Amino acid sequence: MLKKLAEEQLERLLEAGVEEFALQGLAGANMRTIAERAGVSVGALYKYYGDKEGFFRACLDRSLEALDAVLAEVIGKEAGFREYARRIIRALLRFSREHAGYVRLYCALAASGGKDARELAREIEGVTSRLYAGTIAAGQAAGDLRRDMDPAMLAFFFDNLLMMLQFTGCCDYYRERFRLYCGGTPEDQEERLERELLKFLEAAFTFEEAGIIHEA
Amino acid sequence: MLKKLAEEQLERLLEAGVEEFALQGLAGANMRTIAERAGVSVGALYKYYGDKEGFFRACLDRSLEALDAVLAEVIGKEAGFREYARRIIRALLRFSREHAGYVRLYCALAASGGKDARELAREIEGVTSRLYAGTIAAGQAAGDLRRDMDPAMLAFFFDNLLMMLQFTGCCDYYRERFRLYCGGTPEDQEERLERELLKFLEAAFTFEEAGIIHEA
DNA sequence: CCATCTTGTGAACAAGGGTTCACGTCTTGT
DNA sequence: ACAAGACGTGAACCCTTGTTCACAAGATGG
Repeated sequence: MLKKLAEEQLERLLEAGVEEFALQGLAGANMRTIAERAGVSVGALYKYYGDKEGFFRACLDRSLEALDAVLAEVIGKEAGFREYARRIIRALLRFSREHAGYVRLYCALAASGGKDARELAREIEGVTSRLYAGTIAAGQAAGDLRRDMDPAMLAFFFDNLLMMLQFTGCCDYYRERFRLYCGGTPEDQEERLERELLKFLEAAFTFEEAGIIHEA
Repeated sequence: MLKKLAEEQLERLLEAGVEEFALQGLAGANMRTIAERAGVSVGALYKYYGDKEGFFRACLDRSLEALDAVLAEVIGKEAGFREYARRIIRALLRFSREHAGYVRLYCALAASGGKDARELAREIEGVTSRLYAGTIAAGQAAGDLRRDMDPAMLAFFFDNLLMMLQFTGCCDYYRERFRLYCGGTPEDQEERLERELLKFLEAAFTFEEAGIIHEA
């Protein structure tokens, strides 16, 4: 059996694929380049994944698994909003550091149009949207969070900031943009970024017309 | 002179180019399709713009001009932060409505990597970053805005939310995402979106440890 | 150790698309 | 109205790239 050898080369194929698709897009990615970078022949690549589309799907699935794994370690544990937000921010920062290629792929896909993009949105955001909206609604009920805003909207803005946080860590455009606004690279400023984002979020979430509800 | 005829067809070329590049990316865009959609021969397209790269650059410049025009009508007029934010949000919502193709192109470019993306970031965000940071610092000095946060970071998060606002209006993935979080389309919910975002921003910007600074 | 089967290889094939250029058509100047 | 020039046209060229397949190399079973 050559399977033993192929096992780790399949890893490398997916890794190379994620990087290539993220950098060049689905149309721009080159199957020969991917195979070469993984040290595998194009023939083998096609044997395992059928065609470009199928291989792309495999790369995507791999990325989604990694994201799920990160989210899984955050959800479940009960905590106040502030602690909860801090955990998510930390987890996403780590994800950006360890799986930059996945985030770049995610960013590229979100930018592409068509029905595929919409389906992808349902697949990825469906989970988090319910998760966030539920947690926020609970926080409102408990009196930790402001009640004068729609929990759906709060969740939406929350995720907006988190998406941008991810892109900021991994994608060239967003990294340069961070440098323009704040100076330095996102890596070097990770602590500052986490601290200030938390302050920003706390204010946005606990403010109320009548006064501040400072959490327990 | 055929120039008279070509003049309005050049418009259509750029328009078609923006749409195609935004939808398919630089690599995926098809020059034949663009020419056809504009009712012009490929030959003419190449006569005017040299090659794909040059034509792409022209499409991009056209988009940037449109963005500058929108920003120009917002800056200059002095106003408190709340009024200022409202103006920008309104302007960007209108921009999204009228120039969806430009926003999609912008989104696609931001997702692409490499040196081009970094240069683009400096070109686009350089202006707004100074603009926002300056306005916010002034607001802090005047006592309208919280002083316990770095104005650069405040400006950064502000722009993060505005970028996402734009994408939400124009790009398939982000539109679907909005639907998941909030229900309905961004167009139908424009008022709600504007109102809630303003509330969110106001809280995030005017909160302070010691209490709320309610603007004059 | 040989026959057979499984799996990997990369040259070759075919389609797609960026780019060119010989030609036709329209404008201009006289 | 005609010659000269400018401009638009789109078929053809050629390179890139997704995909296949005849062959080679290694594994398996006896």
